[in-house]
Amino acid sequence: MLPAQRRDELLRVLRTEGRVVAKDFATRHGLSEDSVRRDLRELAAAGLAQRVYGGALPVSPAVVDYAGRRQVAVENKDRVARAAVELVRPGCTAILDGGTTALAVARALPPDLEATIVTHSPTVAAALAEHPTVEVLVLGGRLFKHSVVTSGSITAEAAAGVWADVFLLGVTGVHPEAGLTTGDPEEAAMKRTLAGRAGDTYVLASAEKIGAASAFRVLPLEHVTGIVTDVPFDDPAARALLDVGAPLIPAT
Amino acid sequence: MLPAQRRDELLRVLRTEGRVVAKDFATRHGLSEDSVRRDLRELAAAGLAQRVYGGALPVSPAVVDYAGRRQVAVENKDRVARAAVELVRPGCTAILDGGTTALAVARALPPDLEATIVTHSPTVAAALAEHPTVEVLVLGGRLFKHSVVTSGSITAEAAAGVWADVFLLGVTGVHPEAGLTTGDPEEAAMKRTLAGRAGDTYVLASAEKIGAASAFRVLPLEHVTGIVTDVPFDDPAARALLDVGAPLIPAT
DNA sequence: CGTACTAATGCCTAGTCTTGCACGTTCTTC
DNA sequence: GAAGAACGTGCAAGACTAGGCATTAGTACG
Repeated sequence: MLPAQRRDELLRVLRTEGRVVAKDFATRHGLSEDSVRRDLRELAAAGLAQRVYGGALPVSPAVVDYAGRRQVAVENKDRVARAAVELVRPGCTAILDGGTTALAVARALPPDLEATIVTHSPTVAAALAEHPTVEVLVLGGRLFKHSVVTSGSITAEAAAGVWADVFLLGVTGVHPEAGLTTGDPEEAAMKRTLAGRAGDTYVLASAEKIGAASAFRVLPLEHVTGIVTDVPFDDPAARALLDVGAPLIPAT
Repeated sequence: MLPAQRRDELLRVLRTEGRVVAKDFATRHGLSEDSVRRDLRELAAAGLAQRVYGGALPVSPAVVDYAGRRQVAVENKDRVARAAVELVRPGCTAILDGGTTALAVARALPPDLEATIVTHSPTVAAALAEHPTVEVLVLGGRLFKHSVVTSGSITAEAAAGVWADVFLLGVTGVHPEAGLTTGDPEEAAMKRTLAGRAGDTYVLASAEKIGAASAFRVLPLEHVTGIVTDVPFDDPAARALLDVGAPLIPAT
């Protein structure tokens, strides 16, 4: 078996079975354990696998599985998060919304990024405490239990003292007619306030949000600078959005 | 099953089921209880799980039901926390400091307690999101990475608008001469500010803090209403404190 | 066709990681 | 307060690993 072929096979097994046991793989394919281990080492060095004692695991297997959400959606959110990280330029000030996608963005920020992040989410703030070079400003106020963010007049007042370059906004629906929506009126108002405190507003919308709509409008599509999403552009819902001029940004 | 995979699986179960019972997990996956226990120990050491008698719980109590939490082994901080919970009367307003002991208090609050909790710790705020009947006010401001609390002028300003019945204060040292101390001057100032916003100030001090002193004074002992601690009263350090009139409160 | 070169491989060794077991201790329960 | 379950620790056996080294296979070039 060719070396390259062997590595492809390793990656395939890794994807389909979620793991590779060096010894078993060698036995099953009539290879020496040495070769398999060498391959695994190289795949790990290339960032394509995670080397562990006894074999290898996919790069980020269950680790991304946050709070027991559906794995699929989580992977989507991760993809969106990785793309959204690019929007936070070094030296800039960004407002980060609450929610799992925004949390994923916080975690995905480069460890050496020097920037100022403003957030009304205690969870996001706690996650950002891990980033030594990021300056974090927490917007205080009444804690809104459902989505674990502060909101209301105190928070709005605190936000009034802030001007940011970008706002990364999480919503529950992005719809061609309804625009950006979320499930709670107070939450919607808070997000609207934050959008007013930044130059550019980018929406974080994993595929399942595209074409969906909730009860309360946050903003019309025209007020948005970009919508970061991992939905394929030939998806009907995506097409409908593109038709009304929504600025979709693909998350590879 | 690979060791690394086993740990991932443990974390996954922890997140989805809210707990892991060592014996069951071992039986279900055909593993020795020893390995499972060892893994749990390591996960706990890494801060990814909370070790309890019989198994483990998630670090954040998000999915843990109250019944499951009763099994939690009573460690020092928990003992102090359980005693401190009594200080938060129904209907009152309490300021909760940052730190692990304060976090333990937040988690130990009765699920049906109706009270208002003010905090400058995002971590504590996130934990309190689980308490439907507790009104939570987050003090915003610059995030102080080391101890994961907000502090500084913005936070002080937000605190100025608050008046609470009690302040539960965490420190790193309670010393007969030095008084209450902590390792950072800004942190000390913040705690002092908060103490000025409440009628009574209670200190949360697990045994190892008693008799210890750090570089920066928060308050002299005279300004304190009570010091909740699990140290035995016949301990020399405790005696020294009692001798200077410190109001020690025993945590059973 | 032969030579020189590189890549790939298998084997060996020293060292690390994991595991199951034994033992004494701690915690829970009745 | 006694029995039993769960615990942590120490230890030795075995599995796994990285790196070195010699051999082989494959390739480029004269």
